[in-house]
Amino acid sequence: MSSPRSARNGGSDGSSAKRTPDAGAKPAERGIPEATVARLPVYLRALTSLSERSTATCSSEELATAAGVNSAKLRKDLSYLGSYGTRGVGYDVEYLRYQIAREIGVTQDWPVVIVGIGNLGHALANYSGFSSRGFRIVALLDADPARQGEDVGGLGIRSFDDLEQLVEEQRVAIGVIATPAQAAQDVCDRLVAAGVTSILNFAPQVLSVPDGVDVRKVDLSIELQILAYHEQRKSLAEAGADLETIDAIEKVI
Amino acid sequence: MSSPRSARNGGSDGSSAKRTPDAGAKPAERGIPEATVARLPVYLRALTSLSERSTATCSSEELATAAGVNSAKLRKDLSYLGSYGTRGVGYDVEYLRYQIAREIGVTQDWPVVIVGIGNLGHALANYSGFSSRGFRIVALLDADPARQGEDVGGLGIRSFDDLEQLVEEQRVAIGVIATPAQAAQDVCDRLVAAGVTSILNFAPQVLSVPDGVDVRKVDLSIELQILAYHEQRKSLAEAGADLETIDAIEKVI
DNA sequence: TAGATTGTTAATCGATTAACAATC
DNA sequence: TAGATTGTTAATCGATTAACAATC
Repeated sequence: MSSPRSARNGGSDGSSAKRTPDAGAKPAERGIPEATVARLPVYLRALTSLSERSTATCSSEELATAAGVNSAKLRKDLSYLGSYGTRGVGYDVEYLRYQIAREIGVTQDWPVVIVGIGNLGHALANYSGFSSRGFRIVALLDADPARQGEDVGGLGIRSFDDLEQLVEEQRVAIGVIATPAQAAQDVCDRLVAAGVTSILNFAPQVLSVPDGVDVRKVDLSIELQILAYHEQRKSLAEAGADLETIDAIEKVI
Repeated sequence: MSSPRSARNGGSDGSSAKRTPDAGAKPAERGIPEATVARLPVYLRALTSLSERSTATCSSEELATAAGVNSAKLRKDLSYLGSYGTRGVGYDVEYLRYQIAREIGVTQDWPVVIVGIGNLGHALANYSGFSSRGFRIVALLDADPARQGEDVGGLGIRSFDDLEQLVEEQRVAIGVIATPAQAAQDVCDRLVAAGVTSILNFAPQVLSVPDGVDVRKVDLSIELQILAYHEQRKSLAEAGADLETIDAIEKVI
């Protein structure tokens, strides 16, 4: 019973990257920790930003600050990739940027389909950050015939029935679901059947997928609820109240 | 130097909820683990869904399946809130739903402002999931005068300069940033200065905030890059290749 | 009572962090 | 060489999980 949230996240590989003791500069490694994988794109963005400001070199401290983490964590993370820095000097921005991009897999271009072109789908289709970061939207699909044909960000909305052909012809591996919750599992099943093996899900719906398919979810109202939890704590604390007492009282009401 | 990603996430409270041994039914506790807090909204949604299907009672196994986690984790998570189940029977759906909603803080209504009404801001403003889950959008703000006055989902877009007055009058604690990256830190600073203490950031920009302010970020291209990393692994594995060899070769190129 | 299911324990696993030896 | 900074170690902390005693 693999967690539908992410088959691959759930069944983490383990094996904390034992480095071969001989390889002087670039030891091969397997299984970068999930927490590290999730931060690599943040480092990549920080390096791109440094690069745009024509910074040739940076220390782990500088890069860590730009990425919003502490430097120990940054160095530990980078150590899973190899030894790309120079002691006493720091990191070459361009070189490290390329190495991280290669490790993530965004030196190549990933074709992506977006399913469900409502308000959110429109926003996603118009998002410029895709193309600059290794992704290319190859199609916008919607089940509603009334929407089909409409042009969004230079692409025409097509029928969801074009999915299978598209996935095969364009070798699409990544699908984005921006449909209403009720439609999400069906769409997901079709995507998986067509050969898509990575799904980014914006629908407020738990998806179940077979092993080997990765799902990540982005859920607006969950994020807000997490903030609300902490916010509630803050208000209570600010009121100078004994949290445990208030909580105990509320529970009885 | 607190992590800008989330002051409160970063400096986790610790103290793993020691329960008072006497309290028979509803022991007070402090410091629900962050990982648990992040799952409570998922359980809440699953319970709402069960409730809508008129299910009166459910076991931890059923609820766990609906939420996409395993039942051991679910029971452990719920144990931080109290003892709301009945051994041999399961959980009362309505009762548990209320308890979780109360714990998260969404039995009250949280006023929210959205700043930056571009494509994404439009989508957020039209998102119906807010109101049904304890949040109420009280204002849409944009710095561009050309956008001001436009009606989006029943609310007029107002000037960003209205922020301070709004926050005070409506007691806004939560702000959503949907501006371009370059504007995000300035907007964030204004929000914080105005009194907002929780921020949901959609801009691809690391925000720095003072202690006591929570930031959560939603980053589309980061999510896609995480999927790409795993996808790359899958393609290589499918090719039947020795991953370590390929990686070693690529690194030399 | 017998069967079912919770709440809790304890073992394990993964992530974070500070400190520092290695080395430029 | 002296100063700076990386890459790694080891300790600590937090999260997950299976198993089972408690108890309905």
